[in-house]
Amino acid sequence: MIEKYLMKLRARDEISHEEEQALRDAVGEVVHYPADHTFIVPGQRLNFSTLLLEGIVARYKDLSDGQRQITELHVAGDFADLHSFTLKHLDHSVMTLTPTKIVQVPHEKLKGITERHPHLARVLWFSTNLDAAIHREWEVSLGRRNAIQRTAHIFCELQVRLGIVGLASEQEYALPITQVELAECLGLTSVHVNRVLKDLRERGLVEFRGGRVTIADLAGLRRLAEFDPAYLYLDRQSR
Amino acid sequence: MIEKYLMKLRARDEISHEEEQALRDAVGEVVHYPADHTFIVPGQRLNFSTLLLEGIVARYKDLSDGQRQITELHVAGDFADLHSFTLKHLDHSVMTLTPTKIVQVPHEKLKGITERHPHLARVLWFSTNLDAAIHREWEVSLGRRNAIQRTAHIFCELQVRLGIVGLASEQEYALPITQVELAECLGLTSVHVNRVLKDLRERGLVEFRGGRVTIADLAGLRRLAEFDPAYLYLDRQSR
DNA sequence: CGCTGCTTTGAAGCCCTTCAAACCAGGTGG
DNA sequence: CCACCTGGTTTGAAGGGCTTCAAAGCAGCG
Repeated sequence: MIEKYLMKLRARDEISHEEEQALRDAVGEVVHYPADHTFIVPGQRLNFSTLLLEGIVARYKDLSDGQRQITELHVAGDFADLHSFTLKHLDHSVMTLTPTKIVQVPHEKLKGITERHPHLARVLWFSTNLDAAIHREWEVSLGRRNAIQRTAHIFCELQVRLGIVGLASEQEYALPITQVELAECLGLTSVHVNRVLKDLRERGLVEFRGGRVTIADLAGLRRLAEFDPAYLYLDRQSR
Repeated sequence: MIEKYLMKLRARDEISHEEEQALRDAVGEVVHYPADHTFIVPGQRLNFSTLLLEGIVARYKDLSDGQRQITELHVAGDFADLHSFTLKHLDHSVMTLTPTKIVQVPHEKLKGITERHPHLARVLWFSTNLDAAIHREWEVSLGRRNAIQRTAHIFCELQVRLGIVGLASEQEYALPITQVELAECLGLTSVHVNRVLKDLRERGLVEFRGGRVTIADLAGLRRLAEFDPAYLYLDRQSR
């Protein structure tokens, strides 16, 4: 059930059988959410965190004029809101972009892990710091990269992140979100994203169509985006 | 010595005397850095974290064409790189913007805290999650706010953050950084930042001059920026 | 007193937005 | 079975916010 999460952790550190068992003991039962379902709103008191088994989830913030910024995308094997364990309530919303399968992990259980499994606690801490690293890279994209680089960059990031959990090859992966949602990640209008996608397609780099990303030239795409996966911390370390 | 850090923590949770002592035991001796000094570069193996006692520090990423994006500013009482404890090396650089006084906290000591002081460990974990919340708010600024709102927003944020450690009033605070550095935070050119600052001054909201921020109309500034300090998690909670 | 780093201002141009409308595929109901 | 609706995609035209390029102004300092 939490296999993908373990894949993700084990790409970065060694997880003992005892720790694995502690994690398995921590998860509740499987819950299904439909697409376009906001399941966490800002300020809501939270006493569990949400581990994604299947589907795509977005963290986002709304502005008063109806604009929206997605601050991170989550895929299978990610905690969508592990940070709520220490924050207690969130400063942003969390919604599904596709039909989604999750398990809830009570904060009581996480607290127990911090008391009895300090190494595992550090690994969980690490995974929230990894989210922050992704935030930083998105800040760079939003602040300094132009539209086409920004778009290329997110396709590169998701190729790696989905690859870790076996959901992407070097040629393609499923990304069943709309151009509007992509625009909300990229700080662009959906109109412009549409034009950029056309450009990327005509350059023979990548195609985004029918909820799939088809990569014609991964090296070229990475070169255009100046993509360096270092911020995803794929090196195995003892945390 | 670590008074400002304790102020910051105690604005968010209760810290026992024993925990305070554990923190005091963890810090090394005081080190002084000059301004414009990069003291952490990406990939560098780190075995201590840096707690800021005085000065302004920036986390930033460089792009190949010489552009730079600052992803977060740090002030007295902040850890500039507590996340390096679990990450082991960083995906970004860290530099001083002003002359700076710091103490180093060995990761060995932090590890001991995770083993012997689980609550304090959760508080430290919280403070890295707070950094991530700041990253998210900057993503919103960079992605969706226009130049004047973005600029107003950062002035509001720093007023609150410096206020927590007693370094800002509602009317003013020291911010001895250049317009170029401000532009690197805001994802703008320094030329445009200069024009925006003029606009803010002429609107009677805020003045940035000689390394000081003078706030003429805090309410108006916050209204313009649509500033909501919820993302700074100033509510006291048991973590 | 001239250098240096930073700020300020002007003019021109471009990247992306805004506004508007057409297109297209899939699902529903008459 | 087709007409209709709906959500999403695509394209065009015009405009604006910010950048780029260039140069002058200004304060602090050796």
